[in-house]
Amino acid sequence: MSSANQPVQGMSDVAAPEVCLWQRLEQLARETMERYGFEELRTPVVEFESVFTRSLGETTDVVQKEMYVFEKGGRRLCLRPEGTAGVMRHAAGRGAQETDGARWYYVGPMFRSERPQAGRKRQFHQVGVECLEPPAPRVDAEILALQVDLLRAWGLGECEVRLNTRGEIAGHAAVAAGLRAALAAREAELCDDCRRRISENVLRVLDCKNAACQAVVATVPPPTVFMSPAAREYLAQTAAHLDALGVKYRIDPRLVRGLDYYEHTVWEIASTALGAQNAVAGGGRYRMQLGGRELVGVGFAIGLERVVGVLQALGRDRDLLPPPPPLVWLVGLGEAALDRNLALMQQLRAAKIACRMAPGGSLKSQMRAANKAGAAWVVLRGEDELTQGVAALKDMASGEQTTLPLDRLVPELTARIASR
RNA sequence: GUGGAUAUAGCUCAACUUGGUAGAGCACCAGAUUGUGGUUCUGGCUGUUGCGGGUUCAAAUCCCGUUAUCCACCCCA
Repeated sequence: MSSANQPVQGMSDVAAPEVCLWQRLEQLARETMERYGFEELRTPVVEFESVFTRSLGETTDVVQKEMYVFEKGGRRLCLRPEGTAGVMRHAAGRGAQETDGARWYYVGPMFRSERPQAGRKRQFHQVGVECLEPPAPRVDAEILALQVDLLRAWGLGECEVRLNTRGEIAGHAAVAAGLRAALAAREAELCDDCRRRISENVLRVLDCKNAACQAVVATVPPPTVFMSPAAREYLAQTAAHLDALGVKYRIDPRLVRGLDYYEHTVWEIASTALGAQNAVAGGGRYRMQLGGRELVGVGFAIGLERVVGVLQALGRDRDLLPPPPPLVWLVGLGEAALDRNLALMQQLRAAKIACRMAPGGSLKSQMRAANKAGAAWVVLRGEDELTQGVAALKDMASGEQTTLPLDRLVPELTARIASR
């Protein structure tokens, strides 16, 4: 357990059997998102720092203190802290006619240099989508419906969807000013953090966990009051579409999404099965300037570590694990048999049969290895079998053993695998 | 970035308070009459006590530093 053998802080290896769960989650996600007309887009993990500073906002925590930034060849580069900006950078580079109406999804690692904690890693993994269709409540509702659909496909159980609007980006300053004015008179009642937030990030006062702050917030007008009628109407229409689709949600005027590029519809999905970091997924509509283009879209991201955490907390992770493919174990007695088994394995594999063997050892130890690996059948050959051109085939579950000619082995195993 | 807790065999943990040869269960390995796994029985292996320093005749144990993990804050998926 020396530190040289450990991964970097906040980053971890994923080994079997948990990695099988990850594969299954990704497979279900791809199937679901492709059913909604999304195509995969793979963007680099490394981007120019400016891709994020200009879209997420210079003052956001993610940009200010959580990015892995480094310099290479005089360029300021970074590991991507989220998925949307890189996808938009791709879109900006391809021109409007080609990317308008695009539906992309991504799966991959993101990096934020935060203090690790339950449900939070420095390298974490997200699946997300971005939809560049013209803005409409119908689109936002469809995207949120997809996200809920996906969480259901994973068997996540009850999750709470909180929905809100941030209004148009052009109106953000007016909302902030309105809230500041409303909170100024009550500043003395707020916690230290919130007094700081009033000037730095007013919206964050709304979702402070401090009870005293919540008491103040309850008496302050909700942010929607300071938005345009059109913004309120957009939210109402989106909600109506969600009702029609049977998607359950709760409008929460205090819901805040931190990144600057959000406008109009925003939402967050939480599970009660988790600890403090209970947000499993989030999403929203956004607008950003990149590469001389203005990009408008709607998307979501889901934290895979947290999905795994919920499934484990609910004891549902095993339900998603596919049964392992049946394995054949070859046992050989003596050097000659072991050599011949090495060649036989390649014949089995050519017939799409999964197989392994031990490099040597006693019959007992080879059988033990077969059992430990969970082999369904053992193919055993010693000197007798080699001279007679046969092999012993043992069913590990029942213990039954038969001897058959070598050329019958592949058909017999194929038939047994098919009938499992 | 801030605060609290923790670090002992491959795994889960004991021994620490009150310094005196580091232990259990599981796992692993080998046997139980000739070439057969799982259950059982018998035997065996396993550690620079995270790392570095200090105090002491003597440190897993007390002190300092460091690294990592866990939990929470901040923030976010």
